[in-house]
Amino acid sequence: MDYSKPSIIEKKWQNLWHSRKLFSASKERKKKFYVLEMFPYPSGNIHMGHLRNYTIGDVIARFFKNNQFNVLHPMGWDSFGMPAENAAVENNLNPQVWTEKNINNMKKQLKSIGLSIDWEREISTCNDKYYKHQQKLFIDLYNAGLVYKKDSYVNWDPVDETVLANEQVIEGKGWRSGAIVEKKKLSQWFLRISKFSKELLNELDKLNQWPDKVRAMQKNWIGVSEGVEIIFNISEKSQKIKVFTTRPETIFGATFIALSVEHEIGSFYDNDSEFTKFKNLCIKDQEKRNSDEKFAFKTGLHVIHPFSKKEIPIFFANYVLMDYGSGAIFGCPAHDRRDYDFALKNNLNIIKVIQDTNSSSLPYCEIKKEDKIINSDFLDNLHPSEAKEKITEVIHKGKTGKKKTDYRLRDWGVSRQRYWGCPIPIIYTEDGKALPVDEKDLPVKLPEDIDFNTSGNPLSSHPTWKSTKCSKTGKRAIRETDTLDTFFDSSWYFLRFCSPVEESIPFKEDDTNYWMPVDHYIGGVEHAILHLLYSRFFSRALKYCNYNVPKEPFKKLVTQGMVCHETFKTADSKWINPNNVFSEKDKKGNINYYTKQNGERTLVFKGRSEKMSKSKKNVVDPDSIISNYGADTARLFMISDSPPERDLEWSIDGIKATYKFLKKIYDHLQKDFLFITELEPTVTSKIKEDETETYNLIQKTIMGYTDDIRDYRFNTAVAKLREMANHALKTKMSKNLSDYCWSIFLRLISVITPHFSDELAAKSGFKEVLINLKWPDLDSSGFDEKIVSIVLQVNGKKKSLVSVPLESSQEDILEIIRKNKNIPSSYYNNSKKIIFVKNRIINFVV
RNA sequence: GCGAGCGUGCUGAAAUUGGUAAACAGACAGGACUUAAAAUCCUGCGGGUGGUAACACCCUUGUGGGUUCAAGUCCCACCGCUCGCACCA
Repeated sequence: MDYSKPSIIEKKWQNLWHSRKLFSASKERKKKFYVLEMFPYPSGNIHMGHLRNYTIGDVIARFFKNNQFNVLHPMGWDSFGMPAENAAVENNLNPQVWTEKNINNMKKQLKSIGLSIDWEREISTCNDKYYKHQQKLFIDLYNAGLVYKKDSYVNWDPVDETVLANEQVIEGKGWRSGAIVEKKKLSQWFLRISKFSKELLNELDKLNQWPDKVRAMQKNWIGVSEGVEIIFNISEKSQKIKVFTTRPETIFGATFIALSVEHEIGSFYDNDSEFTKFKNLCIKDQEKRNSDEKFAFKTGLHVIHPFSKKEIPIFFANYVLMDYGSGAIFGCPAHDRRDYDFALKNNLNIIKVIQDTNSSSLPYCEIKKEDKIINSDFLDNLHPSEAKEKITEVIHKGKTGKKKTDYRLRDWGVSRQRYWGCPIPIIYTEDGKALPVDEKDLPVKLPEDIDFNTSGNPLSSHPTWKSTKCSKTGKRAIRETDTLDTFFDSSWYFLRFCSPVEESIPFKEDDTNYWMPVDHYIGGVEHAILHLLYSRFFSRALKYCNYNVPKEPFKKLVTQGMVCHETFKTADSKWINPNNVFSEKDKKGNINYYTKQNGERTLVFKGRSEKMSKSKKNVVDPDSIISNYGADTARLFMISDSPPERDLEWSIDGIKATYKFLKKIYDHLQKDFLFITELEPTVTSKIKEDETETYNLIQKTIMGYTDDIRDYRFNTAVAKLREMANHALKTKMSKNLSDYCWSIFLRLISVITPHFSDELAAKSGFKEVLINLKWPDLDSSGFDEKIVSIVLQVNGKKKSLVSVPLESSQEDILEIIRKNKNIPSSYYNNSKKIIFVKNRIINFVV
């Protein structure tokens, strides 16, 4: 069979691997290796991003398997979520049916890539065999005090009567109804992620195999600030106001107090229609967040400054957020941009307390070395940083406040008013008490007969599902109709893969002890915060509930870049599919692009390369590439063009060239070949002696390729392999050497092009599939007596190359140089100094 | 505004700890084969100067400085691009 229809060959091998269960994993004495790619949402079809993601993971999985690790490489489906429900509404399809159909199709597509996946461990989060355990975990978290219910503002669509996610609010309107979205206060379930803020932040340092970028993003997200909480007494009332600040040294510059409209002091104004109006205005304003305008509501109340003892006014202000600090600030307009704007607008006092040397204009928000505190009583003349220390101490001693560390990270709201999600296992008794569902009653299953034509959450509109009984009292009770955020589903799925069919418990300690943590985790950088932070939290939370799991679930993280493709637009800014664009050179040699519309030529313009997306009309379907060129071509191209973490530029020319490369080698090896699986030592020593150069090149390639693959430098790994292949194709070799060389080639490249390699290996006498073979041994003995060419420099500039035995000393090399008549003596005769680096350079400074 | 990253041929890119810049590819150009095209194979491919030539020499990693025998790599300043966060007190 020739290589014109690779997909036929590929199908054959996929079936064979599958029937021999080559990828099924079980606990063994061998060292384990758990490689995982982020599991997909079953949207219907895989896209290029998936292809790239899973190819990267598969290369690593196969590489470690060849290197004698016990590899776990599972796959599953993140199968709850909105698109299924939208499909239900739009096309009148049952979400379950829609999802299953998509899973079947995508599974078929994934199989056609030839991934080394243990499909016996497949899980799907919308399956009650999965979410039954998830409900148990929820209850564990609940009992441990890590779950609570509180009122919170959500995006509310008043027409559809449903909560919308932020991304479903387009220009302030509901994406489906077009109604203006309101902020509505709803009672919602929360996970106490903030309990772990400090740990989650500090232990980022331990994740030394994560990209710095992701760690930095998480650090910013958790957002620590060290400061002081100061207590102010209200003159007119008995209440106190707590204020958090990171700049306590500016306390003497405080000229007002600003509160969030949600602050408890607001309860004094519940019956004040002006205040209600103002509050709504602020909430609207915070929805949009597109202006810096400052609004004020004067309370008429005052606080007493703890040091100057002067009265300062209290305001409500739109720019103070309730969920950071204590929802109250002291305004220091001289040294804070926002307070300054607010003070100007409301004609408030501005007191400068930091003297900067350049006497620049206010607000002055920096801290420079030369700065001094002024107008601040006992802090005068101190440097701001000294003043900060002193005032913190004074506040602490005087009991007017305390040192405090605040985090930006907020608790995780997990309630969704949706049908297609995991039901929250809670019931409400008649007196309104929330109780967890009894474990023996799990799973709380979703009802199948559901009507999507009602407004609001279909689950709560269901006629009977809600009503249940309390298992303890037997009295009537109502089920929670909120379902869980799908990020909850993905926060522990990697644990379930360790015990995928276990019925009684979520996962077995034996299994997780052996397989966890995930050694390499591969996915898109878009999950840098949410999914990865939630998973890190979840592991800690489970540990807190006495599950024996590691705190950090992912040892090494690899974030792959996007798959990009060229884009074209017409003069009136319509996107045009690159497939429909033709190019032409004009007389000046410029390239013009045009497309054909209604038989007429229309000029189009090349834009920059962008992430493949339907809206930009630049997507390429992996299925068509695989069926035309083969999975191996697609895999090799995906791997070899750019390093994994960088964006990949899709190019059909690249695909064609990759296919050509494989075909060339396929045809070459087809002609005349008989491989040897293992070289006899006598044969090895003979080719080593007779054909040293090629033999050593092969060894060098094994070494370089192995290191490169291990470190995810796939592009340079492939370059090294191509160098060896090009050399082999144009060099006359003995039969033994040629067999050896190509057998090494096939085995090395098999992690990238497994079908191609197995096909050729089988044809030439390999008895075993390559995945079951040991990675090729390296014979570096030949490197020892090698001649190296070192660089001869004069004043650091390269002049020529000199061949010398490896490890030659400076004296030996000088001797060689002097004898060489092609090297002018002017290079070294007047040298003042010689810099010598063994095996690298010799540099004469003249 | 804060944080992070990046800038190398026409393009994707490569370059251990500072030590031969452009490996390996793509596009393009020329040639061979062919009636022709495709496929395949060969050659060239950062810029400049000198030479008929083989070749020699000089310049070149966003810009400008610096450290060093030696800088794509380290340091300082600037310009440009990308990403994340953002009224976070």
